[in-house]
Amino acid sequence: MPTASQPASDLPPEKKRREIRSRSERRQQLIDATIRCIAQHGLSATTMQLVTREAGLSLGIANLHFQSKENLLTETLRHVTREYNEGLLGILSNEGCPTLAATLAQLIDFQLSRGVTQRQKMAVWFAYYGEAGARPVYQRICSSSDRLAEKRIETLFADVIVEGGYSGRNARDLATGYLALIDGLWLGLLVAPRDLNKTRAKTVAKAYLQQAFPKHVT
Amino acid sequence: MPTASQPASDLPPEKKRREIRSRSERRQQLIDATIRCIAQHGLSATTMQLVTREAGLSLGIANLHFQSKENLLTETLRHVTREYNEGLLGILSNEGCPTLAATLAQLIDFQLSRGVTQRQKMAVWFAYYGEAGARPVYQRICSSSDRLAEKRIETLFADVIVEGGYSGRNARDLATGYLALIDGLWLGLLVAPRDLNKTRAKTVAKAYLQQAFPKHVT
DNA sequence: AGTATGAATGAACGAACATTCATTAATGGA
DNA sequence: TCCATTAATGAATGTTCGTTCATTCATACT
Repeated sequence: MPTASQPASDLPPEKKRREIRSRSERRQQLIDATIRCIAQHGLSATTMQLVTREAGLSLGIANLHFQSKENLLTETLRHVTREYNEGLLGILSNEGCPTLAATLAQLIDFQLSRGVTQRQKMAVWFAYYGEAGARPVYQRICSSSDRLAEKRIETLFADVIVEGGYSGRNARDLATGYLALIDGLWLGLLVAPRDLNKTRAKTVAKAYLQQAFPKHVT
Repeated sequence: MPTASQPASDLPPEKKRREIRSRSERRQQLIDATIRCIAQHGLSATTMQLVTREAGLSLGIANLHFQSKENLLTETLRHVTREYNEGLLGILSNEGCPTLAATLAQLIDFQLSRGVTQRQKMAVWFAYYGEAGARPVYQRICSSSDRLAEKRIETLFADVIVEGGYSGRNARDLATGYLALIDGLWLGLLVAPRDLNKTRAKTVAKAYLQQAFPKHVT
């Protein structure tokens, strides 16, 4: 399949038609292209040339809307992080979820189901995590919203513990463990897709919650 | 502590004394420097200049011993991977471990205890994981030894299940979950060291094993 | 229709990069 | 002691990158 930007014919330079769009539209377009580039080529091979070509735009446009590459990268991470966390918090605010058990099921489903899109997002996450040790900016973007999600899940687990009358369980440790487990499973899906697929990852995650809350997970 | 390569005084060019070492010695020296650079500056900011300066050597030496930067990077990943897996397999071969319970305890200790050194290694792991989606070479280096370790842990868990007479447990899923949990905890230690320290990580990991094998973990 | 506005373009630029290789000097054998 | 060998050096090279900005042109307003 040829790349969209490559003209099928060869010789004619074929002047590109210039299209004018709003600022927010272009920003989104560039962020989406950045995500695809990082997923496909890795963070270190993601150049402005590659991103703008992927977006079907010219080289200068990224600096017009994002000032610098650094800024485009942080905004991309911010976007992916926000999108994920909004989805997560949507579930954890348990509207439309009659029971705690249903919320738990939805949680796993959300974190381990979505299709190809989510795989691209995973690649982005870990690309930035890899640099996070050296770049405090990336740490801050991730950890601020992560902390909120962890608190919410801790609250959910605490509710489940009360409802189920489970003893000897620590909601905070279980929440930390659950989120670490999900991160680890994502990593497995990304690095060793041959050994771990989404179905099995879901089974493993379910087993964790079932050990912790046997009455709430089937 | 000043870097070895930085002369304390300023003006005199101070010709560097040339020291000749064996090939393996130089290779190790360069790999160690690469690890420190990746941990401190990230993979994308790790240049040959930086690595060779960190090693206290000249610019050309890396290409003499590793042919290319690419090769130095893969050899570095291979080294870290091998070192970790040898330590892990040493424990899993359960020599000097009288009981299965003791082996489990040693396992957690090994994976979550070591000091600063291990933190540098963690940074290296995740730096490469971040690029693994785009670089099959990295995937292969990691996953081949990972698979072996997972098999061994599965066997250990199976033994524990038999010994404890635990029912309704799947050794394979528990092994996958345990390793994912450890990966996730490492990620947490790296990205959010404020929220997660080694002591708590160990508590969380222990809680996982305790849920699974209550008689074997205290 | 004519004009003003600023979004979009891409050639050009300098900085930074990996890699090369002529040169230097340490080592071990004659 | 002298020489052959080869590890080590670092200035030089060619390439690639992010960024700039003069120019072009789609759009909205008069």
